[in-house]
Amino acid sequence: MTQLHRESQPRGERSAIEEIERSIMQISWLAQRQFMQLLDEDRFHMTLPQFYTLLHLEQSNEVCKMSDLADATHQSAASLTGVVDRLRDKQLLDRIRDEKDRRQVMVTVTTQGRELISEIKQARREQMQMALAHMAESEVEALILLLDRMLAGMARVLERAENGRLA
Amino acid sequence: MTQLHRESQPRGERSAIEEIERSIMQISWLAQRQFMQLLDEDRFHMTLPQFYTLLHLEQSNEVCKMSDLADATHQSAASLTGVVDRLRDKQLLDRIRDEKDRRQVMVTVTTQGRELISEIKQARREQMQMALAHMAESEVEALILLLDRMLAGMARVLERAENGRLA
DNA sequence: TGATATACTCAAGGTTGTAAATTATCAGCA
DNA sequence: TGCTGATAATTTACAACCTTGAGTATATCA
Repeated sequence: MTQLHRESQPRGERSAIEEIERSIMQISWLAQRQFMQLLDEDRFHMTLPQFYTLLHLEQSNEVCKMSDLADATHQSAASLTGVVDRLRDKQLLDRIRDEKDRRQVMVTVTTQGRELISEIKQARREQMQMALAHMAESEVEALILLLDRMLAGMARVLERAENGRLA
Repeated sequence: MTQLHRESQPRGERSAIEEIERSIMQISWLAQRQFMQLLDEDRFHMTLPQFYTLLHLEQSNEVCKMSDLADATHQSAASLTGVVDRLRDKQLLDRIRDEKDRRQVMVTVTTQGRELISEIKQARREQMQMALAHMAESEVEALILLLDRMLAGMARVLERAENGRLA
């Protein structure tokens, strides 16, 4: 899957985009597979959507509406219901119906959930350290900044697509 | 081969590894969601595993054994059989039984498949261009190099994990 | 009060994932 | 030749997830 054939032409904007495109495709696929392997271990036994859902809850540090959680994790409300069900079965989060507006269901991470997230992050960090072990510290610093810049753009594209779909 | 010092970092509370970890997590998730949306459009109607499987075939430019294809795309042989079935139903690839070793099934992409991959790549490029539109060319150049460096490390981690599993 | 909108849940269908069992083929050897 | 074990691909069984569309409960507005 790692077949690079670079164009011999001087790199203009277009082929730079192509390089990024290729890198992102491979990174997404590899990162996903790598992380799935980790989450699938007996000590965690989670799926990707379950993890990202719980992660957002843990980061938001407060209770969270189902609809907000669906927006934040880019899942449909119907999908999220199933994900939350399974997380609740494992006692990693709690459902609370809002007393003011009883249509809404608030979700909050349990202590158990926080601990699991913390363990997974630690394991993930070790995996990442292995992947970055051959890079200089300055390179890693630069990478962080550039990734953040790219992330901002990607988030915009995604939002635009989802808003467009509703129109 | 600089070992990253987890303890002595001057960037607030977080270490460099933690920042990378957070960025990669978000990028993986966003990129995956973004790409899924694209592939799900009526004109493509593909899934992620289907795309990456077809992409590898198109890049390898030759016929490919099922087992090699499974290795390259990090899918199990059982999963791959189903994926290839669906791609064949759409006439994007062909199955050919090898005459020398009749146990083996060779897979090859059709002209139709090549055309679809090309269209998807074009659409993807447009998405990526929007995501990177706000970055300077020099930033994009730097990002390419650093992503490649990281990819190399990630591929190693993944291989090690999969080999370890077989042992 | 009744109409409409919002938020969530449920059910069905499709894809992917794993593990274990099966089929077909090959290769070595007496 | 016939036996045996290894290999390649598939099949089967089952679970998880996502999506769509329908349905339910609640809130808001006329």
